[in-house]
Amino acid sequence: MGRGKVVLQRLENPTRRQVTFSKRRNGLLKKAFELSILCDAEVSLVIFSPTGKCYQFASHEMERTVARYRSEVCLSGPSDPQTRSLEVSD
Amino acid sequence: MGRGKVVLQRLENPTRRQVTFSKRRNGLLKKAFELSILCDAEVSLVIFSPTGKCYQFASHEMERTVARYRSEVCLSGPSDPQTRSLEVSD
DNA sequence: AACTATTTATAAGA
DNA sequence: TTCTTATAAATAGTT
Repeated sequence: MGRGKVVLQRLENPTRRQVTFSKRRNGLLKKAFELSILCDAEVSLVIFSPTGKCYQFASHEMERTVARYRSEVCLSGPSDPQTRSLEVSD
Repeated sequence: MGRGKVVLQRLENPTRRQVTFSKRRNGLLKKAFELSILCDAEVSLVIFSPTGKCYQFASHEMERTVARYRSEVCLSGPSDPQTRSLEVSD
């Protein structure tokens, strides 16, 4: 989504990393919000920047979602090849 | 991002909601993963589908991130008008 | 922080 | 539900 393809590796240039973090962080928070509304899902997202600043979105109370997470076996996302084969459709 | 603009409200059609959940859930997990790699960020994401199925991504150990979250004052995302004015660039 | 060229995500449809 | 396609949305590089 931009003028060049994204290579999935740490951005070494501090300025670029910072700018990219700011843009993508906002995009991620927005999409988490949209998913919760559109699909009536319970979503909890916490992000710490490399400099330690914290951002979060929680469709429900964060502690509730985290507690629920602890009590269940969760599936990992498509980024995790280890569990990809275990995924079930939902 | 598709053949029609998205109206931000709960999708009432069960089939559409389910399909959208599946697609967007994967997209969100992917982007959370990318943010953690590209920007060296600590990200924790938990998603529960309306039917109760759990999905998660954590760049670091989930409990560690959650504990860190508890100990800090976090900023909310752009979706939260209440705290938008408090946002600082990072 | 704004601006566009492009890539990427995804809404519909098959 | 998995694949395809048209289009909306996100965002990389630039100013």
